[in-house]
Amino acid sequence: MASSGAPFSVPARRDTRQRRLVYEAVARTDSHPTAEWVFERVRRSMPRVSLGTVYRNLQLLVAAGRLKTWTRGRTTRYDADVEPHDHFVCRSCGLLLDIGRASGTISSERRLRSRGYWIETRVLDFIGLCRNCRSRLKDGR
Amino acid sequence: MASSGAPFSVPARRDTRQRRLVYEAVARTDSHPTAEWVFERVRRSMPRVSLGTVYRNLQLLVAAGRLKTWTRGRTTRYDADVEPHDHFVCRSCGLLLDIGRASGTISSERRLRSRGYWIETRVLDFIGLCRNCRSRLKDGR
DNA sequence: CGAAAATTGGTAATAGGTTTCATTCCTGAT
DNA sequence: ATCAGGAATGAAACCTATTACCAATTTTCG
Repeated sequence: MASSGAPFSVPARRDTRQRRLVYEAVARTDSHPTAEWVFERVRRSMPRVSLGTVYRNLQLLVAAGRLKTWTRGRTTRYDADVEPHDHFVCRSCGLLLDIGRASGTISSERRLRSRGYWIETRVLDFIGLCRNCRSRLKDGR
Repeated sequence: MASSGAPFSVPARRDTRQRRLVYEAVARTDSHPTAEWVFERVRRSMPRVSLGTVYRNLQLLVAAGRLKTWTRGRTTRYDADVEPHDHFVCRSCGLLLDIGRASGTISSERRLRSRGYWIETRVLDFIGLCRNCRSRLKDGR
């Protein structure tokens, strides 16, 4: 699994305030924010920061193994928890909940491996309704 | 399971040549094509078709339950197999392989349910290298 | 057939993200 | 502490995938 040790090809990393703020914005929430959200958050302590800088740093932090992305449809969200884990997604409010990666191998994984496929990671998302949305939608909306 | 029977909110569907061609383009391949690919394909038998029409029809066919989308990063791909199934994705060549949905429940699913979450579907993708890319990359590229 | 409504092609507009470039900022060596 | 050189930044232009708009065509159905 890609660690944070910088490989050769990666350009030297400098320690800038905007980079630190971008990382912290993601790390200090469990909401798996979007780039836009991070931008607004960083702006609070650094009003002249540019959106491009936020995107560049998110990208760099992902390449450095300090952040992970999660993407569905047109939205990309960022996560400072880089350990492998699965998700529950509420299709109504967009809640993205981390769930531990419990059992080891899924049967189909074993089958793929035996057929010669090399598996590096998996993405497992459960999609449905969170408790709030479930009860909210049960009544008259 | 969402069938092709049109619900109330969906506007009446007419049977147009372009709609048929869009569906067939997706149904006659197992490559999970992109909208652009479908456009090029439909164009062969209908050179004046517009990209917008292709997008609209893909959207309509998805809403009607006749197609499914699969999305990762910035690419959306379409699939005429609407039964639930999982995928293997080659991170090198982009191969998207259908794999049957084998065993029933994954342990974390049971746990989520018991905590009050309502699960409607799941997305399970294994990501790695297909046989070709694996052996190709093993040598000197 | 003929009218009403869905659909289309062509094109403009968006959303989300990336690139460019002149300027500013870090860092490691002095 | 200073300084040179490469990174990183802000601002704005640019891209790509997708959607919206609208006048002109098709379908459908009585």
